Amino acid sequence: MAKHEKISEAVVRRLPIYLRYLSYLQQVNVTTVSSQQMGMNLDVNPAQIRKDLAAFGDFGKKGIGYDVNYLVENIRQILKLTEEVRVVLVGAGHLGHAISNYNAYMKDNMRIAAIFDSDPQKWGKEVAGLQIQPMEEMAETIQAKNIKLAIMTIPATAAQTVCDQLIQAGIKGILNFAPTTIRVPKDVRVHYADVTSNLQSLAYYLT
Amino acid sequence: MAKHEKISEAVVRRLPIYLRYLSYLQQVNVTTVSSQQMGMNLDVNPAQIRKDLAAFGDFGKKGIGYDVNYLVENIRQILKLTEEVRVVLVGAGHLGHAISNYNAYMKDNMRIAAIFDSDPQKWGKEVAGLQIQPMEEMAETIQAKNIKLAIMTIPATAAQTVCDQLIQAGIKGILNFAPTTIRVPKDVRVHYADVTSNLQSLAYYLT
DNA sequence: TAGATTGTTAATCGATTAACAATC
DNA sequence: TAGATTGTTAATCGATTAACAATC
Repeated sequence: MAKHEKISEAVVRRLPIYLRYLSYLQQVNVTTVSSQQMGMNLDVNPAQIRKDLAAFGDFGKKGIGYDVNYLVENIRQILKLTEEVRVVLVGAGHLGHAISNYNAYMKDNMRIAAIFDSDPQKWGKEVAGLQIQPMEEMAETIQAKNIKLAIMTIPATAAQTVCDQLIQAGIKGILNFAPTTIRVPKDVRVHYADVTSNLQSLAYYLT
Repeated sequence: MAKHEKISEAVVRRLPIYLRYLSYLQQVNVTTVSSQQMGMNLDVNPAQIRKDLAAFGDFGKKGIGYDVNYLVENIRQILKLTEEVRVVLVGAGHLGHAISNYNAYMKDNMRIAAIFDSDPQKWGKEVAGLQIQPMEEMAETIQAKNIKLAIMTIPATAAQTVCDQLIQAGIKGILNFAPTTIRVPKDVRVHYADVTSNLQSLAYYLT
């Protein structure tokens, strides 16, 4: 595969969407799909889909389309989901609980492998089969379990400090639900998932 | 204001980020800010910030910068947050609860004004001061309370049906947490907030 | 005045889409 | 073979950044 073009962030954001639809097709026993059919269902231009996929290899057959199983396998590989991806969650509040219990990740080879909170009252309590641990154990656990991804569901005031600790411990990607921008080194990626900002930009389009 | 250029989605996504930082500056009694200082703190190019803001009006003073209060007021207006924006939430599961209780919206003039769920067991139960209502009452409530925005925290299987009902009832913007693409008319906006897709695209960047 | 910073233009960069030869 | 659909090139479109005159 790998044609070593540079892959844009926009492409990487679409790959999971493709994967999701293709997994659905597997479930309903569809074995072949065209870029046109995918485009229709995902609201993406078919040429876009072909270009996105072609950047990683020649997965399709001219005149036929794409083999669903083969494509699923390849996108999984591209997204590094072929072996279990462990994720740490920081902040066992309402949102943290909700995300921990929503274990739809599992089927995609992602798993929350540790949960931390600063509140002593919560330590030892079980969430989704894991005991909430004190922040003090964070670095050690992350290194011991070789965790590279983190989800932060903590207040904005704590975000930068916690983020610094996570990076110190070896985290390379953060999904940040805290309503604040965080500064990170170039080799660490942050995706923002703040609900308020997301809603506010929706409000712009009203009337 | 309004120089009737077409405003890109990227700009609209940044406005809430600007607003958040400016609100923070208000809290710490900073009255003036430059595009450079904002850029440093938000990781956005200062020219970008100036261009974004200039699209809506001349908010700054050459040689001085931007008056924080004045800018907050104007961005609020641009984002239509000057009067209360009511939001409906569909799906009172873990995630729905978490989002309802996380009422940081309030200070930004947004408020969850009704909550619906299909499970009869949940009807009448209180969440964040609201009683969970049956889906059957959705259209009526949305129209009665003149609600234009919706948050969907429901399973993927129900997403398209619920989304159709919401649009039928007059909803114009949807924040969709369900892990599926939904089809909507051109005048309705959807923002996607699925945790799994977001995490999966992060995984791509590992090693 | 000198220094700072905006608003805006022009240059660059990147992403999307259309079109079509290649080929199953 | 005829029809369908890919992979890819070229054209278009849009977004970001640099640079600087205007001016506080």
